[in-house]
Amino acid sequence: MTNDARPEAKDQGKSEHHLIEVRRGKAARIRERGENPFANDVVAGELPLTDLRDVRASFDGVRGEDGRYIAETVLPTAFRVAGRVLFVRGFGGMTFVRLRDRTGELQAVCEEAGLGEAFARLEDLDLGDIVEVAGTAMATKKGELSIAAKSLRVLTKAFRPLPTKTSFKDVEQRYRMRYVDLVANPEVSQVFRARSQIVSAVRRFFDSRDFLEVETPTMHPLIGGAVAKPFRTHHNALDMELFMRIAPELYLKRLVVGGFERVYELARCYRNEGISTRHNPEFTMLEYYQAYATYETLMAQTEEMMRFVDAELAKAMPTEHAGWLSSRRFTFERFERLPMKAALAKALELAGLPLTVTDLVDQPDAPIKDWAKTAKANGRELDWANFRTGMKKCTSTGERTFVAYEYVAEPFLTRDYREGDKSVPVFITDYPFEVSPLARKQDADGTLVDRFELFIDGKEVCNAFSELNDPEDQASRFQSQVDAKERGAEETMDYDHDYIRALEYGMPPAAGFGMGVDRLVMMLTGSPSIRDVVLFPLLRPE
RNA sequence: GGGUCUAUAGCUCAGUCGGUAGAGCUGCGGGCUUUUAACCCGUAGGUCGCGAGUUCAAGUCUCGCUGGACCCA
Repeated sequence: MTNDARPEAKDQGKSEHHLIEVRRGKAARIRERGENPFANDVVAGELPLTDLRDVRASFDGVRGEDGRYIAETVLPTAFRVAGRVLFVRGFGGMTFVRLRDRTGELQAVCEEAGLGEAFARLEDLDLGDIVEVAGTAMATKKGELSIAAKSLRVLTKAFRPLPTKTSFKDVEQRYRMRYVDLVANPEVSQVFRARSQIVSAVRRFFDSRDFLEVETPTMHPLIGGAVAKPFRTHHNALDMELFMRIAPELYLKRLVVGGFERVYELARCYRNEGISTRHNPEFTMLEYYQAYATYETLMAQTEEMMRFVDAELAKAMPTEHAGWLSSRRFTFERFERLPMKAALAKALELAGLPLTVTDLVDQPDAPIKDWAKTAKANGRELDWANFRTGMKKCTSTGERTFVAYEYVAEPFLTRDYREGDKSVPVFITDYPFEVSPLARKQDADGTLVDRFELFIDGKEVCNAFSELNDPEDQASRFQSQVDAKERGAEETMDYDHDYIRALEYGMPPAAGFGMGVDRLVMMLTGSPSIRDVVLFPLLRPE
């Protein structure tokens, strides 16, 4: 081995390591001067620390039409600011240092005249360092508001270089190191600010309607509230198997029994299923329950909520919202409502297919090729193979209607229901009872339940129904879930005896609602993947 | 689980017909007293995801594996 002879050259061969070593060396030099490269004494200064946004705001009055500042009108007011260094641009005897804090950006102008000996120490400054600058306001010849630095020191030395100019694009790296993503890609931090605004607006909407926000268990002894595969865990002291919640539904309805007639929860849920652009193993669901309401009450309320949340987002982030709005392919101006059977019939008609498709598609002699040809001629390509497989698994007419709707109608909702060049959100109503084990049957037609799902831009965002509060009906629905499990069904709910007991005490007539918060954020911010709206999505270990 | 694409410097990317590795940014050294992706000169930085195969010769062609992205289930 010859590398022992030239250890330094070997070190330099590892480029990233080299970059880090250079920065560690600068930190050491800062220490040698008696300063701390990880200082935490900014609060001690005589001048208070000012947010960069507020420095700018102080000079709003003298800003020109073009956004520039005129040197003579910017009074040399003293400020102390802090932030991350976005660039250091040396220009002979002066150096420009651009800072960013959570409120905005501002540059410091450094000259030997202002900084004295400290000017030479700028060589220890790197992109990404957190610094404190004290000085006086000024405007450059190009009209940029700046701080003429009288002092500048490193508060936090960044050992690793941040990506610059060329952005940080590797998708996996961005999710893995979100802290870098948030600094390097400003539009990413805008989406997460929007998420916060959206959640806050949702809370205001329900708080103002006299709903009570609650927190219910995320570790459940039984699988319930939805049809999904759960994560399993174990409680040692009780030696008890537990499931991470797949939905908060059954606990929230227990609270309705207890007299909390209007409750909601922003509930983190966990489902042990695949990962895709629309699925993360943990996600946030809004569920709310309202006594003395029906699914029709909730449909109207959903329209109001969507418009309210979007308007609040526009108020909070007008610039960003305008951008998102302009590329939106859907509108909230009008919502369509239509029963599932009608949606299916219309979709069949538009595809030029007979109504009998629903009955015959999984028969051995079904003329699939002809149907496929006809549908394609009408501009509709159906996933016939999966349609047939799905149908074969069905054990009731209700399930068949649902599967047919899923393959024939749902993929085309954005195309079939439009207002100008935008798609219209569609409420699909009147679901078969077989696919809705917790919903109330319709008084007029017991094969259907009072339920809707809302599709925005073709994606399912909400699911709601008038709640089943008849304990005997509920018991038989639980029983059929248990029977299905015995027949080999993979995803079923457990029989929840305590929930039946709760219903036996009497739950007022009520309606309940669930919404994927992550999906709503995707809609409103035009984000194509759920991983763009979840700060730390689940990834394979490094 | 199926399909398509993809992996080259710390970052963003070139690399033609198979001929032995390139640019910009970052870093380092120097110049420049109002920059805005500053600019100019110099310099450093690579096991071309991993493993086989074909070939005189593979970043490039073939096969397998692994990771990732997107679409479908």
